Amino acid sequence: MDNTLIADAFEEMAELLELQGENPFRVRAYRNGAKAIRELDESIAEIVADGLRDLKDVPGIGQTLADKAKALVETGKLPQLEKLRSETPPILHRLTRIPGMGVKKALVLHRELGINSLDELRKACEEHRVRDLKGFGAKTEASILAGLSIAEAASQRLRIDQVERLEHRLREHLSKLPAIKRLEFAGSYRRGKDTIGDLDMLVISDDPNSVMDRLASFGGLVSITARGDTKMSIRVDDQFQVDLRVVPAESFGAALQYFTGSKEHNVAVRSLARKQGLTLNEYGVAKLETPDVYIAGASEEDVYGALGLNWIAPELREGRKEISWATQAGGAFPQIVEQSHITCDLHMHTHASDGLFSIEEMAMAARARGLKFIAITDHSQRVSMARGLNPQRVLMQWEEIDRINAQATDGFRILKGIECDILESGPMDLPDEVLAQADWVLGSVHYGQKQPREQITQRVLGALANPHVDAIAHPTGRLLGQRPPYDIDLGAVIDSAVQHGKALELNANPMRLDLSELHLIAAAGASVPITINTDAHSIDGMDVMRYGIIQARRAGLLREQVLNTWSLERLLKWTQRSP
DNA sequence: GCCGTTTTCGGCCCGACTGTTTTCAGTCG
Repeated sequence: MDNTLIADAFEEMAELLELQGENPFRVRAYRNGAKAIRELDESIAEIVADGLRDLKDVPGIGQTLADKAKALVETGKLPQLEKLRSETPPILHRLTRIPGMGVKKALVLHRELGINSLDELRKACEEHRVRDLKGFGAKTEASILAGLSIAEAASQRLRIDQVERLEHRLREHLSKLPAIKRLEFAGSYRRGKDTIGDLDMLVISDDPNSVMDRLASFGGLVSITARGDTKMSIRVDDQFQVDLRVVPAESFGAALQYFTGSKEHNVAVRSLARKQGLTLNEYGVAKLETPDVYIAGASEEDVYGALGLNWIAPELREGRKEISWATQAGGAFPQIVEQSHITCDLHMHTHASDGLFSIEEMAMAARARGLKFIAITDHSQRVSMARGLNPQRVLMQWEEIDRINAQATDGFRILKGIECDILESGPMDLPDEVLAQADWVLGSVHYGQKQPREQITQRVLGALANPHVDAIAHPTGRLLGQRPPYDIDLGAVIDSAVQHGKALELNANPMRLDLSELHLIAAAGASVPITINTDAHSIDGMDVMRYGIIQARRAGLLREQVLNTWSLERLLKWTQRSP
């Protein structure tokens, strides 16, 4: 039983308890426990098996959760969870997904009107049976009807690159209003999540009304769902929600901190404030005895500083280890990887396979982006649709690379690479004697993605055991919003990468961003080097590196752990794998 | 349900907005 399964069970307990209207703090305890276990870098099963260790030593796990985790490890079952499942009508969860509908209202609808499906709810609204319930009214009834349509039309979360385009449109529209002194985007978008549920905007202005009027005239606006003195919510194309908050300059840092989140980070920061006799809200930091007198708030640095913390990069604000990192005396914050550390891009295609440009054109583009070296990694022959290279063509390409390198006068180096398929039956798509001549070999699964877990895992383990393979590209194959990851045992892949001294890729393409953040945490915890690559098929394709960096930062990857920050000499030495 | 450099009991982050209410509950972030 791995940690994920235990965490999932606790998460579901939290969800079901919440739907039963349980004490919110009890719900949160299960949620915190789930998060603690999901992000723990050692195995719960091993701690249970070790007679000298105690699960209660894991922060967030007390006696009850320790017992339940132990039961899960030893029996694979959690009777309380099964009981809760049987007691909780599935409709409650669906009802709470309607905007404006929480657990309390959902429970009333189910208990008083016997609502068991969204169709029944629509009918009840249309027959005006909802407005007579206590706490409901005609407006609530109408907003539920509207919410039902939104829930049906709402697209799922947007990818970070899609939200980036929306940001640019909003910026363009709002920047024309002089009353706006400053505009920042916050929320999970600023934290750099791979997908985003809604977009938060923060504005400094003395004239909130004119800002809201301006937003109301945004071309992509579909509806205004709320508008108060300082806050406004709209929906844009595909019912995606955008929230606006207008604040005075002296509160901007506190508001930005608050609206950047995450919720877990904010809870942790505010708890810390309480322990120091302080209180923090979106207007600033104040002493508990004089809550109206703010001692910090204009900048995020001031806010964190008032609590004795270093400023924390938004990508790290997930309620993991960032608070303890920021508490370290003397500013000993670990050096998280950043774009300026990147020396190379080790996954890209040319027009020899399915890319659009030549080797030289890709190399020039990489130079222009400040890189010191790249690897050309076209597809191997199995990927016939992309005109994958057979042994003869790949050897010719490598001769060409040798010629280009020989002519280079600026020290820029092109590595002879290949994105070699791991065939459905297991072996690599090119013979060992060919792979042996490469500087850099990526192993990739493109076919047989629906194979059972055991089979697909064994294919990748086989590739990692091949002495010529250096890294596994996009190790789970997911395409965000389009294709789920293959069913692969990433834990086994990570163990094998450790055993054979191999790397795993974080593919920077915003469609992929694979490894996921939690997989990255697990891999880095096991000391597997991560290689962040663009998988560029064109010159513009190289610009996606930043998404990969953001995701790596979210996982707290240090400069050292990212192979693309290394020098050419160090990388080549590493690929030799000599002791 | 968790947790303790005030506490082993009684807290647990905090505020805006809406709608249904005449002072507040529910929802959201």
